[in-house]
Amino acid sequence: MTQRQFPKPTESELEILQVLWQFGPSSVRFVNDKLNAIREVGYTTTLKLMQIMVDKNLASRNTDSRTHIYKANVSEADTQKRLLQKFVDKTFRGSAVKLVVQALGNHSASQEELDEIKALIRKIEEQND
Amino acid sequence: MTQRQFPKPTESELEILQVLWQFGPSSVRFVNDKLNAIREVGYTTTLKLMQIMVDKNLASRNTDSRTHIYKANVSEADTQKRLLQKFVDKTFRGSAVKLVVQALGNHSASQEELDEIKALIRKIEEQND
DNA sequence: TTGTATTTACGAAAACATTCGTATATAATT
DNA sequence: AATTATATACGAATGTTTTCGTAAATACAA
Repeated sequence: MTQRQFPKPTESELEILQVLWQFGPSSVRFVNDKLNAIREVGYTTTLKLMQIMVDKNLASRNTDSRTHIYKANVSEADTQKRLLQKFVDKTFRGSAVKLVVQALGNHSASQEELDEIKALIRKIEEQND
Repeated sequence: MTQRQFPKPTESELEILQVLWQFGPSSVRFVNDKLNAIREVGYTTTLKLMQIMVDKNLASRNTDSRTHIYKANVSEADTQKRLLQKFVDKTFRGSAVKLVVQALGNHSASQEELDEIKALIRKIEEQND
């Protein structure tokens, strides 16, 4: 059930999706404030981007009150999956394992996280039998 | 020793870097042929991009002979590391483990690859002690 | 009511990335 | 030497993404 009806979000659109995923349906003001906690963005810039996202069907909005409330139309997991696929292809020539090795090597993982990965590997190995 | 003097390559530039990494210093003709094995690109388009890459210091070239030979100025591993860092931040809100889980879940890994990852995890666990 | 603040709508500029046509130079072929 | 093939240089067109100014509408406050 891959979502091919949704285009790939641009970088800025992804930033906005992160806010919508993390905090749920939000106003432009709220999203813009969150973005500005990280980097400076003008209010109308954020507004415009969110309107474009509605055009593209990446988001939808409730216009009942004057302050429109936007929500993501794409799920975080599905989007991550799609972007990851492309990223692996472009950057690691399709080798997901090379990416995993890089990721584990660079970032310090806690024991709990390592355990999580080990459990996942066991599960995959069972399936392979 | 992170390479901050090099800008982030664009998608097209990354495609070219892949060729230079995989086959070593190459002519525009060679790179263009490799790209065309995947998708149609005009010769002068590739030429222009490679000239831009020299401008940006992503590559350099030997102009001794008429056919210039280009080589990457950035290493594959360093570039992958930098792009991965950014990708994890933008797409997985910094959680490398979430990315690893997604990557292992989506792509089928062979037993050898799983063993490689397990070995890496053991190494990390040793360091953690 | 009158002014002030906040919001959306819209278009266009600015910034960035990609593509390619054309001119010119150099090498190879006949 | 003349023709053909191949290379670089360069600018400009095209496409995409991001940014923002301005106007109009709506709510709020004095």
